[in-house]
Amino acid sequence: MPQLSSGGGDDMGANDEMIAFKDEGEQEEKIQENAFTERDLADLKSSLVNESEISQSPGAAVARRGQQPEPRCYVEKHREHLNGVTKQQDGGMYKTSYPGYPFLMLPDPYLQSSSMPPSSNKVSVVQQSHGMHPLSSLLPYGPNEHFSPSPPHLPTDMSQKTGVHRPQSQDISGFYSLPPGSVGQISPSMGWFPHSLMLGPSGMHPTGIPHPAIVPPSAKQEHDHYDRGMYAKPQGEAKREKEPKKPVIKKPLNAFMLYMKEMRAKVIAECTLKESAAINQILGRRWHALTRDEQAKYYELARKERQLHMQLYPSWSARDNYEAGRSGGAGGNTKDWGKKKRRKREKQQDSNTDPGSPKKCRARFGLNQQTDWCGPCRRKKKCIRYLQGGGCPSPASSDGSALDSPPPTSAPPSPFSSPARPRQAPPPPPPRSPPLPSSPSDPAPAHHARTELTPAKRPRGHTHVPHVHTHAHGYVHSSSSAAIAKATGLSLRVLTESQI
DNA sequence: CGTCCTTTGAAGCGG
DNA sequence: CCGCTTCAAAGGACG
Repeated sequence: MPQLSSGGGDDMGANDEMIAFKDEGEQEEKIQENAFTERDLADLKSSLVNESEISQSPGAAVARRGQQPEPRCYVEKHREHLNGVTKQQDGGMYKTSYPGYPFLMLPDPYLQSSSMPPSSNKVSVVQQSHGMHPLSSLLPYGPNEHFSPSPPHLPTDMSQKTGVHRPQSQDISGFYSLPPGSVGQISPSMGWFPHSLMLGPSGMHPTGIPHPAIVPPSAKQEHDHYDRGMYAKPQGEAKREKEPKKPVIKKPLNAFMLYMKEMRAKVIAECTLKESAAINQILGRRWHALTRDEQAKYYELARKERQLHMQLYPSWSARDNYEAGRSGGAGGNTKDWGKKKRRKREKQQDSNTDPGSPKKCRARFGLNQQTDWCGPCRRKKKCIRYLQGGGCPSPASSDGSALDSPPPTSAPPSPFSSPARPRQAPPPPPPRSPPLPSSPSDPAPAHHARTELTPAKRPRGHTHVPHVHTHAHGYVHSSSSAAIAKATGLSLRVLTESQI
């Protein structure tokens, strides 16, 4: 995680942040919701606890809260969302056309069994959408839906709104453009898809609908958000579609990315900021301000997304995209889709030879089940399981149930265990379940270093973010700094000081 | 027009 | 096993 190794000092920022948040205006609106929220939250927590920390100390989550000053505002805010969702379940969640994110729900056993107890409808990541949030779209598990393989009303809503009927598994396969062969792996149950979005405007046929993650090579990825276009190439690029090149499959979004997608609009609205960099800083802070439970929701969504992605593109590897960027001629006119910003340093490009060398074990089994991982995965190398013919263990049994999700007991949803929040929350002594699994957090540390480097690394001359201590205070001293401060809850005073 | 910036997390590679 | 790098989204800003 973000936690800085030694940056403990920065961590303090967490507290600051929280406090700061309180000050700022956002809370006003939320206040009214307080009453509600407390209760909700409690429920939420309990449900989460049940699901994920079942054998664990139930109080863990609570404990965390207690220790850490809670970023009330945010929390409340979220609750607000939650409430909203529950309130308007029928309409709210699906009503808006989400930009995209055609998320499918995996019938993950884990999820089904543990993730949302029927009674805990509060946990929904989905937030209301005033505008739209992508997330909601992916939430298969709506507040009330709880991931049932075939939620009774969900489809209904969808169909009403979108006029689309619940997609069948085939649709999905079509939608995702599964590789021949891989289709079979998808379990039938996966078939429902909460989303209509994709069907949307473009009116693509079921079969023609691309997975959001797929981007045509020619499309400019950066601007084509897969989101709006649904991960896939957007709108009008139909022409480009015809290009023979195989579509680029994008990485599944991680928890934070999902969160960003969801909250971005909100932040923009509140702060009137437009720069993504600034917005992202705010979002990063807010992210840290979220409670574990709240983050857990996103982690879980991310996990599902990964699973789905994995099922859909078993042979895909994140590495594929690395190459995509550089193989084409890094940056040249081969803009194709992805070259994205090439970081200097071209090292290995040779790797392009291995088309399919997915990781998988980690995602599939989770950290707590490393014993199931293949050797290379344990060493953080490419997964050989898939290479070997897909014998992935449980992969795609047709039910899907087998898929990764370890039973609740063993495979707690990743998030919880997360180490994830080392950064700000020292407080939250992660009560997590012992074995925790695929926690989101494991990998984390890496970017600390990176973060630090960042400022130094490309001082691009312009004003932007001189040196951002992202954590606690440093803020961008750009025109938007005030807005950021506001958004994040920092007072100008603080801001000023830090900038100095 | 292309890339940077900025965030966290996931994945992968090299040492 | 650890550290580092890249990519994912996004959209204004910069060169």
